[in-house]
Amino acid sequence: MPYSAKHKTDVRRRIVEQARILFNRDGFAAVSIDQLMAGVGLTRGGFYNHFSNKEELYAEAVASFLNGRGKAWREEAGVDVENGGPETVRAMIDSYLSPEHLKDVDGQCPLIALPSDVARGAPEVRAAYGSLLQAMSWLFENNLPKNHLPENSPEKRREKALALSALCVGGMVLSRTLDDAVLADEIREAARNSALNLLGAGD
Amino acid sequence: MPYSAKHKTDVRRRIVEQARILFNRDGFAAVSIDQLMAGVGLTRGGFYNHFSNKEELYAEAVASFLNGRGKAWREEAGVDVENGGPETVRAMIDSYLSPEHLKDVDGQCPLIALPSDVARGAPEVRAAYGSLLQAMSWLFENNLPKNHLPENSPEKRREKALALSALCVGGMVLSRTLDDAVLADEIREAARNSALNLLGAGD
DNA sequence: TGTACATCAGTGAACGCGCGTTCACTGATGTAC
DNA sequence: TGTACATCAGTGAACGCGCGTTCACTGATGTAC
Repeated sequence: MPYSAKHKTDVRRRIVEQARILFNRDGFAAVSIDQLMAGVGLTRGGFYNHFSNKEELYAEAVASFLNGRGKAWREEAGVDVENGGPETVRAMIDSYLSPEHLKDVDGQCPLIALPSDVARGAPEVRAAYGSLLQAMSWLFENNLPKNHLPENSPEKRREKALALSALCVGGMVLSRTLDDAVLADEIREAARNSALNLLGAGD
Repeated sequence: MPYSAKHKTDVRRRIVEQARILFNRDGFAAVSIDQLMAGVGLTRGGFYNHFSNKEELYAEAVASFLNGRGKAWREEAGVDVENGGPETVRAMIDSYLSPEHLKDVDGQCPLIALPSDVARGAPEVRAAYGSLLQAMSWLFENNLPKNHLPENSPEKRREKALALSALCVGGMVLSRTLDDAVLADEIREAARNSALNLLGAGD
């Protein structure tokens, strides 16, 4: 068998990685197969040895964030996914709504870069986007303070987790879209402070 | 002078109106000049009697929301823009994060429908998007409770106004992108409750 | 009131372009002997 | 160890398509007389 199985897997992974970066930067439609494959050091025709069409890659690129770039990013930020408690949530918010994340266009969370793109995409991409959001929300929900105060009931924790997700993504989406860098940073910071306050409210 | 000045103004307005609807529905790139002009009852070539290119229309369509569809919508919702006080903010949040707004794809606020589209658009569109956001945030800021409690200082009011904007837009953006209608509605409702709580916190 | 005219909004064929995808071909690689 | 071979990842020209934009033309309309 020519070319090891590993070779094919590796190339496929590099295509997905490059796609995640380019889609984050320019959106799905604006990235051409030519440009994508050139970024991997290959030519256009080879793409179809790995994917049956561009939409299939889109779903995979979005899904790849959680255990790829996103994982590395959580580790840097000291976000302990399992059983971390409120400090984990705090670290997550702090780092998601950080100036560094705002600057990192290529490496950012796809929830921020692609919502309107995805909303009009194929069901597969939408499913991938949904899974990413659920993972984020689950991380919040599972690590919020658990005690017998009424504001920490399971229902309230879930509501808080979803609101925190909306605040994290919404703050970054608006911040990214604005031309005015000062206002952009003000929004990011306001969202961060409010999210941290909301988190602290149930201690 | 053939055709009254009013005729031209009217046609232009109809194009902008149709564009706002179609961009909300399908995004900027996916709407063709053909489709747009057909929606107004005209043919493609005529477009360039009114606009010099498609990007110019984009900026105008986004900007048109504030005093067009958005104004009608604020009036229905009982949002008094000037000097309304906290009740105005409450009405705004309640209506922005309502199931009706979520269902109204065509008439929705462009801040929700187009963030990733706009972020990669021409400076003119980005400026229009920024103005819309500033108008929203200003409405919040100007009508939040004013008293001498430290949590109602001008700085805190501004921060709260920006966070409320992020929560409103973020909640709707995520809700719109999700396939799972139950989860979508849960997020919308969580964002609404949290925004209303945040508003009430300084009474 | 009626008519000739000038204007310019609207028409639709045509152009150029870039894209996603296909396909016949090439050549690098692992295997069999 | 060396060599012939089979496989299939990679190549790049070509295709078909839809788009934004242009442009020579048409015809509806307000005005001048």
